Amino acid sequence: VDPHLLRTFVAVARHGSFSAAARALGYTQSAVSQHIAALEADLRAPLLTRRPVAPTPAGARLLEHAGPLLLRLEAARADVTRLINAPRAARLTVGATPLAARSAALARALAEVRRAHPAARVAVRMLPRGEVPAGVATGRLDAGLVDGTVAPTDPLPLPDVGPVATRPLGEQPLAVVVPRDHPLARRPGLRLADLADARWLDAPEAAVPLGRLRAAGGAGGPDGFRPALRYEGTDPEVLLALAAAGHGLTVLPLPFAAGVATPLGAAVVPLTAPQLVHRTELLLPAAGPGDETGPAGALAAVLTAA
Amino acid sequence: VDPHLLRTFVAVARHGSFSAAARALGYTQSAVSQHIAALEADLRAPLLTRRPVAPTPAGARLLEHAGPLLLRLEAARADVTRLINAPRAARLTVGATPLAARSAALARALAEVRRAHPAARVAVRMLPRGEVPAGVATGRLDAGLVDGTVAPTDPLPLPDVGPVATRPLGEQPLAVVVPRDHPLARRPGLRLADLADARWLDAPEAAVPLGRLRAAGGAGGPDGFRPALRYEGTDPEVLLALAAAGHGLTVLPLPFAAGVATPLGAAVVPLTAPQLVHRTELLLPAAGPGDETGPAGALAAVLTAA
DNA sequence: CCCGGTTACGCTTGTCGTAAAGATT
DNA sequence: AATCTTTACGACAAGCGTAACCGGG
Repeated sequence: VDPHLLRTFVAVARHGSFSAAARALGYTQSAVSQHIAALEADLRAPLLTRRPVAPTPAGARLLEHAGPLLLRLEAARADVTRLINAPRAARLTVGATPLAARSAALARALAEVRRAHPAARVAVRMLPRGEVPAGVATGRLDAGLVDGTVAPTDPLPLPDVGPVATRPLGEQPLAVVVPRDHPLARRPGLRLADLADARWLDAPEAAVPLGRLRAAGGAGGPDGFRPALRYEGTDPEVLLALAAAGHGLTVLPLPFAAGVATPLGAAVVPLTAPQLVHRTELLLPAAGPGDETGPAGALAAVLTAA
Repeated sequence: VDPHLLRTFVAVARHGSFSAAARALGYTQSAVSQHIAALEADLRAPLLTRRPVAPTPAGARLLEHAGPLLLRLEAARADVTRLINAPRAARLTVGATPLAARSAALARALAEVRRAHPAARVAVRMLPRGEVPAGVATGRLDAGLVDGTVAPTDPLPLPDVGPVATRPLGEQPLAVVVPRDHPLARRPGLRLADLADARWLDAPEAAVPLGRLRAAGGAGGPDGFRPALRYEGTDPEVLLALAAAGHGLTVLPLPFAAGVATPLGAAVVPLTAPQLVHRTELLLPAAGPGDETGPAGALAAVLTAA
């Protein structure tokens, strides 16, 4: 399982074609063909069907491994390189998940950084949850903000792409968003277990994923929290509008939901049990001790102080 | 960052010698030297000091990446191979952490498996927590039992070494173990926040790690839950004896602690807040759907039914 | 017959082992 | 001086590209 072969394998699978992958990688079709043949010989199994080019079951399984594997490889390389050329250019790129990017702390911290480092090129990049840790580990981001729903005592479950430092930035209570005229809208609070039979908005990128609710909801078993409509976007306001229109329930951080719910015709009911919080965490490349210099260090210092 | 080079790099770092690593890997010293030189040229940084042979800071950082990286590689290989040669030999090797191995469910399930598959070689291997997921992913284990302390709603945080399936097996309340004559021994229950200033047993392999308590304890900040004595073993009974002798407090699953505390002179006080549970989970290689055949499938079926 | 993947073959490059040289205690 | 790492060099294999060869629409 030579990483080079793996790289061309994923390229072929992505492009659905040997020749396209070859172009993308700067190889000849022949080389790509040889790579795939070598992989298949190594694992003693066909990984792709030709004509049309598509992964076999074994190939699909290998693909699941390939992504994280290549990511970790890149992260290792980037991490050591970063340790060597310690003082980097005066630029700061921060990645953030949609909800985390709305954090007031981030805006304040960025202002502080720009004041302290006027020459620094500061950029904020909005990314899906999975890509923020990857970006920080591979050095494409200097820092990341991720949010997630967990019990108050537990750390955010992040895909481990290598040694990264995390610092909690803040926790917010959660709320269920329902249409204004919904029978539950007037309740003072709701328990997740009572909502297992409702129809939900499935929005893994914009809100708390249904699987998470199912795991936390207790009652309802594996059949609870059925999705009614799937929203694949990342904008929580769109999601809230969908909830207001009656397409299903959703769970969002209470302060955010309360801020925009009323004009959209939605009601916001605090989630009282089980006790879950929406936490935002700062992700930094795990640097040596005392590496609090430059824009990234300043950002960390400001955010942590808040 | 060729995995082969990485492999010899970790071997050299482990053995503290080029020649010893060469012997262990079946290479000549010369080849090992060339490997290290190639790695250092690739990353443009010295990774090892020679004479004595020890990792430089950059090398140490690379070592942190190397282990998980090589593990994932092996896991990918093993996982695809397992998918190819689906029906494996009639043997079942189960790995378990010390506390999980004591689970009555495991003993019962093993009895069931041995009845249903009398010819199968069944083995149980006690392993430190970190090695069970690795063993399952790399195919050295057919199944694993891990335990950990989390909030009731959250999954166990496991190092992700690839796609593995987890199933919760059972949850137990936690208890603080104190000497019988300790002032807290007569309390009906204890809150973690009240215990931040006490002295604790630091036993990451045998009990709930102190870092976990610190994160969950809220009060006390980063200075709470100071370790008084470190126990690096894995036997929870030894730990309980240490707690009884007044070397420090510790947190263990209540049913286990209650079972052995009294004869050892310890008192067991339920932990009432924050709400944490000790959960045991079954780990299985993420197989295709309907792969419930053979001893491993039987074990999973029995354990899950319980 | 055309498009796309495979196979054959030669060349370059990389990798390992042997052996001599260099460095450090 | 002894031990351990590095360097030099030759043999061999691996990897890529060119080009010829299939196999399906």
